[in-house]
Amino acid sequence: MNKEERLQLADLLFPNIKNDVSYYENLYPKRELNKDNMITRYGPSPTGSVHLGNLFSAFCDMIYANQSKGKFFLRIEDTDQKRAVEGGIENITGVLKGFNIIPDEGYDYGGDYGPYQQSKRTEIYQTYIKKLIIEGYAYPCFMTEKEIATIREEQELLKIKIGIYGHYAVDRDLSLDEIKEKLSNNEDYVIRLKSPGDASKQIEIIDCIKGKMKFPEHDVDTVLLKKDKTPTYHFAHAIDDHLMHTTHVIRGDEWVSSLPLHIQLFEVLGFEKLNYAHIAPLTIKDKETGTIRKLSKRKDPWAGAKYYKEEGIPIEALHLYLATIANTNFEEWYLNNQDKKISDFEFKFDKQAIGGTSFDEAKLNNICKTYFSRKNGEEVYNETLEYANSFDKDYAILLENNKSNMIKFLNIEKDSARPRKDIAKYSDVKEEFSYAIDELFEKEAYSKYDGDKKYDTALIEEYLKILNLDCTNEEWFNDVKNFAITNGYAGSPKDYKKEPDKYKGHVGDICEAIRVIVTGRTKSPDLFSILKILGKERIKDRINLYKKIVIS
RNA sequence: GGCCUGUUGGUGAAGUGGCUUAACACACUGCCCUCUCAAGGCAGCAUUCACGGAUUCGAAUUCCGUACAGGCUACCA
Repeated sequence: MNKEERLQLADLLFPNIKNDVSYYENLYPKRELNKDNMITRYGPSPTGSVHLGNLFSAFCDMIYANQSKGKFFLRIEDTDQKRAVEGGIENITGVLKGFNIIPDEGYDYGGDYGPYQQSKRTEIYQTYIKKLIIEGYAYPCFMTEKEIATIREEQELLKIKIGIYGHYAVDRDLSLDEIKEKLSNNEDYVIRLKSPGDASKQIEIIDCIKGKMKFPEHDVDTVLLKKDKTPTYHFAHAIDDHLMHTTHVIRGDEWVSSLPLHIQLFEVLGFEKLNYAHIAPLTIKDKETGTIRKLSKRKDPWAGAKYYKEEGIPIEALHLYLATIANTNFEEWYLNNQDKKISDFEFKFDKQAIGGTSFDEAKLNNICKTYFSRKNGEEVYNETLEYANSFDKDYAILLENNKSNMIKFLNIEKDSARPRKDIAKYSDVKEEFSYAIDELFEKEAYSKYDGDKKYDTALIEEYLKILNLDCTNEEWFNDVKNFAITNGYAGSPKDYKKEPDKYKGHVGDICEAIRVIVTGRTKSPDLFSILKILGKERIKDRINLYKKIVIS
């Protein structure tokens, strides 16, 4: 076909497209940037619930754009209607907001390079396809599924590369008349790339994260426009990221093998090349098989974004975890710069993991605990209340009714240089501080106690008489010691160990009795602080409760 | 089958030819502190970097081969 015929063909195929490519080139002018500004994008498909890996990828887009004072935009990649899920787009935007990953522009956020939804860009794609047809880089292909399957079988048998290329691309050189005839027969067709590549040649591609990679040149006539005239991922990527002026394509590493195709598309379309950064997948060691595999929403609860909200994992803590897996040196930096923010750290692509990154629940847990340990009682209270309002309404009511006391409990040992680390998520607060709220404590009814002792309530009632809450921790403990000694207990565990036969027990045993009666468990934060907040009356109530439930 | 990529301890990993008797963190174990727990302090935790070979005075670091793992090989993204 000569140029004249190709022009005719293009008009025949896309009579609806009147604009020239230059129309869009002018409509979406280059962004005004300096050379450091990174334009990144997150391009989710609305096909279901959001995976942690998606969140991670969006998180990376955000940090690199923010730290370079560039832009991070959101583009909905919904070219496949078959896989679309109802409410899928709202789900994505909701999850991003919920996790505080906020794009600068894009779907729902506005911007000059829209529409930011691929299903609304059909004309744009067709305009560029028309250009490719005219220039001889694309052609209609009328092969049926069956024909393609047959070729595939043959290629599998011959153990050669699978696909439509070389002599398998039978419609590559159809004449205009042949095409016209098929068209008049209403035969279905797709538009394929007429690949100019030569697979015997090697190309070298530099990925920001993976470094140098060598590939054979791309020579497959990949589908660019599907039967329904919508673009495939590859074509949409080339057009959109060019027109939206993305500078860095940050995406999952399942795309690296498409790199030769993408590079070729940019060449054929005459687009300026951009940078790619392929991030390693989130993996986990399968407990059953012992092999490493990708995090799976079906098998691993923490693979789904939802999980973090439902469990009550603080978003900031999750961000901290994502940052530690994004850049391997972040963790150490943060350890030495505890007062700084994530955005103060300089993320670099070459500090990003190349192979798979194993999801480490224990580490996330530790980060969460540290997060909570650094928040004061009021902050923990407010955040927990917010969580409970969404996921545990009954508890939210209890929290509101016990606000001042609850904050006091949450503040225990907070002013020390070594704050406690016993909470890892909002849902832990209810469990850990059940003794703070009478209704909850009564309902719990000493079920958290795991020993088999029955404590001497008469002794503790006796103790209550001498209990003075208006003193320092030290003075209080001296009182307990004296009380222990006058009742035949040793004043310290050391004394007891020396002559165990001489005593009924030691101060620790007295404290244990008080602790269990008052908190329902053998382990708790500072006992005196708890007693002080509770006050004598409630302590008395608890002794009675203990008698009623455990003794009788 | 073809094409890519990866493989350092229980985990995340540092490491880019001698400064590594392999950093740091998490986890785990022991001890100390101590009214319990948490926190904290101290100590322990890979004689070795998947395996085999090559280059080199010298390799976790370079090269080749093998094994294993992951990805792609769709008119899905």
